[in-house]
Amino acid sequence: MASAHEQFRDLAWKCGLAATHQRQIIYEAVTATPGHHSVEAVFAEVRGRTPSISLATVYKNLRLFVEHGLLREVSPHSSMLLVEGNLEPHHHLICTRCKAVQDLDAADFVNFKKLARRAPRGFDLSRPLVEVFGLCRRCSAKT
Amino acid sequence: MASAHEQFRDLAWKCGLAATHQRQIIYEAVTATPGHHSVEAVFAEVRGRTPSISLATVYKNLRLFVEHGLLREVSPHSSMLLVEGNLEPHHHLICTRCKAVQDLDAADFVNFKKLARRAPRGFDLSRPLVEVFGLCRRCSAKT
DNA sequence: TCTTGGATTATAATAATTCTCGTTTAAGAA
DNA sequence: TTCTTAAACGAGAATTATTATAATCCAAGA
Repeated sequence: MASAHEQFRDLAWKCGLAATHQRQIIYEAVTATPGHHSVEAVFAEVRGRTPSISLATVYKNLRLFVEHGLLREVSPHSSMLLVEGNLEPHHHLICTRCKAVQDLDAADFVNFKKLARRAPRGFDLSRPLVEVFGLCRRCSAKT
Repeated sequence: MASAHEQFRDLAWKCGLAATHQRQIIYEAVTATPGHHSVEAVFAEVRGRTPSISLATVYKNLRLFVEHGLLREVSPHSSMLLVEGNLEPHHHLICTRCKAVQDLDAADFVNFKKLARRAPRGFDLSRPLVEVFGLCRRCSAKT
């Protein structure tokens, strides 16, 4: 069984990335525990092991790992405030790359009964908003 | 038939908000055209009618309108970068208020065939990510 | 070992958003 | 209508998250 260290070196090699010590511990900080990790949290954890590490390094490598598919980004949407006046129940289709948003008026692709069963008790889904992420044609063409 | 002006005064009154000129034109800038509006776009439009208006006023009132349900926010998620190491296909349940994220491991509430039919041609849904927004128990209790 | 291009660091810069506070205004009361 | 007052506005400063820059540093192949 390969060590975590060796596993990462292997992954990095497959992506053509140098397997530096910093990347190693950033990757491990995210994958060691399940759930969702903020940059601050990763930075705090990583600094415990390598106090000289820079926040910019954490940012850069998290983005790099996401680009190469080693990590996933939670909610890969535009970081700016967007509003809409359409209050009719409808949903959104968002391009992960260019962040363009399109409306999906028919919600028949979501089974809200099943969804409600999956949600934890007390979670209010009375006015649900569903957003689906993918790559728009233009961005998937570029690759 | 009430004018747009009167309609807004009525809406504002129902929410207990003062119907100021600035609010009027901000609201109209968003609702006059369908689709998704950035703060910059709203500001630019609104400044054409009332050059003295402040960007802070636009921000403040857009947030206010969203809080009161007069407008919807597109992607009401945490504005900070979050990553996860779990690469297994799974989805997210996000609290609109506190931005907490939970995993939804079973995707059986989404009919991907129907979804693909709804999406525009060429939109790449080969690795779909679905995020569902609502209010977690704690936040819906506070109201 | 040596070389070299990519990686890291500290710091500066940027961009989006929010806060502060003095001024103005909406809207109910007189 | 005028008065009163809490709320709203405007200008610019402040804050926060993130990215760019430029000088070292190091991983990895020759």
